[in-house]
Amino acid sequence: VIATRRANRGPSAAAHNRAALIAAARDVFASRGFDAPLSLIARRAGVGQGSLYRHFGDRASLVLAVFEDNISDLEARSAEPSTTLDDVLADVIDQLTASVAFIEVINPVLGDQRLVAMRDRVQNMFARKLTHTTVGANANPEDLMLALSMLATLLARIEVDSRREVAVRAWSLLRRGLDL
Amino acid sequence: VIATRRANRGPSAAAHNRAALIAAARDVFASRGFDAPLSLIARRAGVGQGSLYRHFGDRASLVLAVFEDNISDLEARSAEPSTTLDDVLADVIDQLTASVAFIEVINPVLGDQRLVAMRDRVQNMFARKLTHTTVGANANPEDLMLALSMLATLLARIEVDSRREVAVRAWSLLRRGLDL
Amino acid sequence: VIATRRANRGPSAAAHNRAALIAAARDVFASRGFDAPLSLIARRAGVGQGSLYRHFGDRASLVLAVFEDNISDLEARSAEPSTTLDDVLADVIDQLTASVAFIEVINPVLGDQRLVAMRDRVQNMFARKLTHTTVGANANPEDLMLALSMLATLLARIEVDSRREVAVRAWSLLRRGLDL
Amino acid sequence: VIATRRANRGPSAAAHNRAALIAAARDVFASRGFDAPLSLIARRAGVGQGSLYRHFGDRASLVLAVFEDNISDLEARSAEPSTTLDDVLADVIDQLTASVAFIEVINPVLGDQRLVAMRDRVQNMFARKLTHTTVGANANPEDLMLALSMLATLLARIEVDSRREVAVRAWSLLRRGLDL
DNA sequence: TATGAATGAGCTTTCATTCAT
DNA sequence: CATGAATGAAAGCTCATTCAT
Repeated sequence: VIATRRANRGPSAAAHNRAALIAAARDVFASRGFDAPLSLIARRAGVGQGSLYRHFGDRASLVLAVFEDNISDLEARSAEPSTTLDDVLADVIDQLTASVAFIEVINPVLGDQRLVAMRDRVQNMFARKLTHTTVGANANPEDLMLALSMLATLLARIEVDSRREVAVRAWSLLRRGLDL
Repeated sequence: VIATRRANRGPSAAAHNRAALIAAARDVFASRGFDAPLSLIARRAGVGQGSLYRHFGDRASLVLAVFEDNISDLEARSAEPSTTLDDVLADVIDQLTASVAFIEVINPVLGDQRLVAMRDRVQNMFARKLTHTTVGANANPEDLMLALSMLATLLARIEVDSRREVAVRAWSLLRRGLDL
Repeated sequence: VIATRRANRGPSAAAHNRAALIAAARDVFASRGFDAPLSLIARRAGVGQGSLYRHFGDRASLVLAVFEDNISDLEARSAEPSTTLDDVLADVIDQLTASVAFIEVINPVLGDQRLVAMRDRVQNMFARKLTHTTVGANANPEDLMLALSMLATLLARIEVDSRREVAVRAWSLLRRGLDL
Repeated sequence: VIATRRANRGPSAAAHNRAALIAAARDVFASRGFDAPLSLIARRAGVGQGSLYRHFGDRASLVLAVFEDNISDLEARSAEPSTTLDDVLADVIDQLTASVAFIEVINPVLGDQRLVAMRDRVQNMFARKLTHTTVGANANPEDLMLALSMLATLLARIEVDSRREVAVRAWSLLRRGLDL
């Protein structure tokens, strides 16, 4: 059995590899969830196992890299006065629907501090928006995150194809409960 | 040195083994979740791995057997006129809190038809109860199951110790959303 | 690539496998030392990786199994009145020369309590023998074990072929130092 | 986002890099032992892996470079008439205690000829000193090296914290055996 | 029919060594 | 010449599933 060894494309491949890893991770996390095998991600990215570990020392680093941009975009959009709370929620729910691993950002289960920090960014974003919005007396950012956690864990359980539809139905229920 | 092998107690042991497996599975699913190793269940039951497979060809059959009794009890209690919808819900939520594997009954993800049928029994139970209860206009059994699914998936994600507390908080939110 | 899967020889192979694993471990530990890859031992024994782990849950269990008989023999022989301290020492040095992993028994570095207990058996064996032997004032079991540790670690470092010769030379030096 | 790559400082950096590698190797060998990852040494030195390989084609070359200075110092001090054999021994034992990798000099196990040559320098140093010292009839440089080898291998096996203490105890035993 | 051992695939992680730039 | 990323071969460990007895 002669397996042709992949050519060492040299350091210039670094940026490309990193991007490929993030792209692959995005796909794999989206479809298979946060616990997907890292080896699959490396394989999909067409990159050696070792390179994955070089770029991302652990699973959390990879999730972080995958979602960092999304979170920043979210914050930027949320900061604009014309953006309503509902707009922001819609964005977050889009994320949840697109990638079930996003749950790890909403409700981190690993102890990782960076993920917790990211979660806090999201919660704070909601907190700020809530102060500028007329909502029911019960509305608060903690319950909002709780509701999103439930939505996320549910979506993670079901087929990709039905996620959007279920998300709409579930969110309308949660929305009512949140007193928004 | 050869460890003495447990005696083959023959066919007469079948019923006993089956019961032991169910009991063990109940424990193991409760503590280690639905994905617990089957080998652990067999070991806990004091039964060979092969016997587990003979009695329960797959994981779903085991879940089914584990919860069959619980569902029957639930139905019986729900059928009594003195039992309110809230009583039934409290029972179900207790199940969810006690064993996160119960999610497979509320929201089956394995393709297994028997689990789907069981899910339908639960939903029908709620449907019957709802017709005899004064609730908001939006209340319906489908959303009720959806809400319980979300609660269940959330509970499955968190530490055992905090489940009860989170269940209370989350259910109060969901309840409001359900228009009960 | 079609790798013929090894036939499942069934439970009757258990005793044989266990013996094969111990034999393989004895060889591999002897030549490559205590840190030898367990996968190599499984391969040499012609046994699946999982079987190795079933029989011996960790490295220490394997070492223990490998040396248990040797230690018992040692003790038995030492208990006979006609056996001199020098006889016992010669036996132990033979072990050290034959298998460099024996160091883990003389001077356990893993925390494993069973190995520590085995070490104690050896030391006690020497302690008993020393009380019945006329030796110099400085002779004591602790230093004896220390000396054997040094001998063992040295032997572990050198080629198999020269072990016997070096053992003789080193022991004569240590012997003088021990005041025997 | 591309991490800025350290500038290639060109050939003029060669000497500096070499020195940094030796210093790093000294530290790393001392703390993590002779088998420490080379990548760690390069990182500590702030130097590329490739440069490490350019300067030191293999592990032996690195050990050689690390201890070259120490050996020279040792020889110089030993050559002074006022230095006793015990002084030299104390120096060597200090080395062994400080860096367990020094064993590769006392008792080279890699085939490397340069290490063997270095070993011979140490042995010759002792030989010369022995001729000017009044010692027991059995004292000879070969056994001296053997004793030091044993001490070194033992120290390499134990916790850093207990090395000094064990070294004292073991050396007193060996010293007696050496007839010094 | 029960038993429990056997099997190996699959995942994680670490490092020595190579090589494009 | 330096750089540091790329590569994949180990090695450890776990479990679902099969199968001889």
